[in-house]
Amino acid sequence: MTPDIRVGIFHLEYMQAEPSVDVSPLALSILQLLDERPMHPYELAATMRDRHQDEFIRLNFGSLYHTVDVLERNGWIIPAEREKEGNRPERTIYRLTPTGREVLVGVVGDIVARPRREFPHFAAGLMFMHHLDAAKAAAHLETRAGALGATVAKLSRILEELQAHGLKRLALIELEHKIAMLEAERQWVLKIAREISDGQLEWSTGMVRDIEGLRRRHGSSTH
Amino acid sequence: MTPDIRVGIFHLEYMQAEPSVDVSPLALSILQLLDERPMHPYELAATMRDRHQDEFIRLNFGSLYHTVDVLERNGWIIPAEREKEGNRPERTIYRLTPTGREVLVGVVGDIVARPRREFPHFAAGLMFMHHLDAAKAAAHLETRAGALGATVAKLSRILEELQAHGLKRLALIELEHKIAMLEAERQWVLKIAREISDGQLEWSTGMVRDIEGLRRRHGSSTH
DNA sequence: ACCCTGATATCCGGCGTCAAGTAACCGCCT
DNA sequence: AGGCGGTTACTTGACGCCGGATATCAGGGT
Repeated sequence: MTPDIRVGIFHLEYMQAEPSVDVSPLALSILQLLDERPMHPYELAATMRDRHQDEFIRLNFGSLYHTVDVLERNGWIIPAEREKEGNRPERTIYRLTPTGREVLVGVVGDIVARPRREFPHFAAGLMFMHHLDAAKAAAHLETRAGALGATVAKLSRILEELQAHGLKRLALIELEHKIAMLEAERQWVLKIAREISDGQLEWSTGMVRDIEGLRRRHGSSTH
Repeated sequence: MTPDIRVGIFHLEYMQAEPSVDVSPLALSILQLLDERPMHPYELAATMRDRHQDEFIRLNFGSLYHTVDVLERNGWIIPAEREKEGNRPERTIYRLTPTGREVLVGVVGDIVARPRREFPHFAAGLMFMHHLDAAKAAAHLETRAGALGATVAKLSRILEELQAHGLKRLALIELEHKIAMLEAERQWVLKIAREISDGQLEWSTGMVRDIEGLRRRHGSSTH
């Protein structure tokens, strides 16, 4: 639908009416860091860790180096320098290209603006919760609520600490978000646990599904 | 840490103090369906679609067949029958083994009880939001809130409809959950958008980060 | 002299995604 | 009745990404 041109390995987005982003968070982070200053991959990883970014972005060396490659192939970044220190492996320092910078901003906007379909494990778990008996289910939910609570507490502590260190709210917004979402889930879980315990949520192990009145595919891909 | 035994390709969990689940939602769903009755892979897929499970579980044929293979290798399921109809490809009907059933229940419990680390794209987006200017950011957030609202509306309609069809709450709990989470995010996004618009969330494009007072690795893997 | 940790990169196997490929079936048109 | 276009049944294969493990060297500590 969106017209785009392929020039060799380059894949230029042209007239991006639909940004059609398919840039992984990791890639985004790389772009972002290289926008600050040129670095070599290992340094990227180290920096991400220092800034706690790996709390929100899946990071490991395998995919890091791979992603860097891909970004280079796309022309978003280019090797600026290769240096060798002692007998260590030679390292390549990359820097952002102008195109890369555009992509960065575009992608950020897009990710923020449009929700994408995610598939959290918990949803799947819920879907099959009726395989447990009511008591167990309630207990498990309470366990979860506890874990959630612990994480919330911990992240809140970190948040305060960082604020005390002078970090601006804008720099910590993703932490705020995570805390809020975790807390929301916790509330919900707790509510359901209660409803199970006091019998308000009617339980029936086994086949609860199948009333064949569910037509399929009303067209649009939800969210 | 958890002692477990490997017998050939089998990997038995032994004294599962730490269930250490690594069963994908898709696998779970397969187990679940085969617990109802034996089926062949394509039928599994069809059933999942009929029940709207693919709204919560990533489903495509490639991984379906692969996952079935793996489950068979693990001994959770076994081929019960192979049949050929006309000139169609021969199909293999699988059924659940007793071990498989145990795994199913165990895994469900585990998934429900312990939160796992997820990496939603949006968090990453937020982390780099300062690359946008304030007005754009606010606008994008409002767009997102709109989309979220639409999805919530749509899912709510579906929920009511299914309830009207006589489905029990327990059978629809994952829908309830999704709606609640979406709504929570929507609220949060809206709040932040407002705070940006009225200047309450102080904006400063570019380097907001780096106060080198963030120590690394306090040990435990958060959530 | 030894060991542990950090720096730096690569490799390999598994899992997921996409899309192709073949057959049967259904309906309609003529 | 014949034929042909579309949808459904059913599986396989190629390929790319991801994550974990591993190799190598440097340097500091005991």
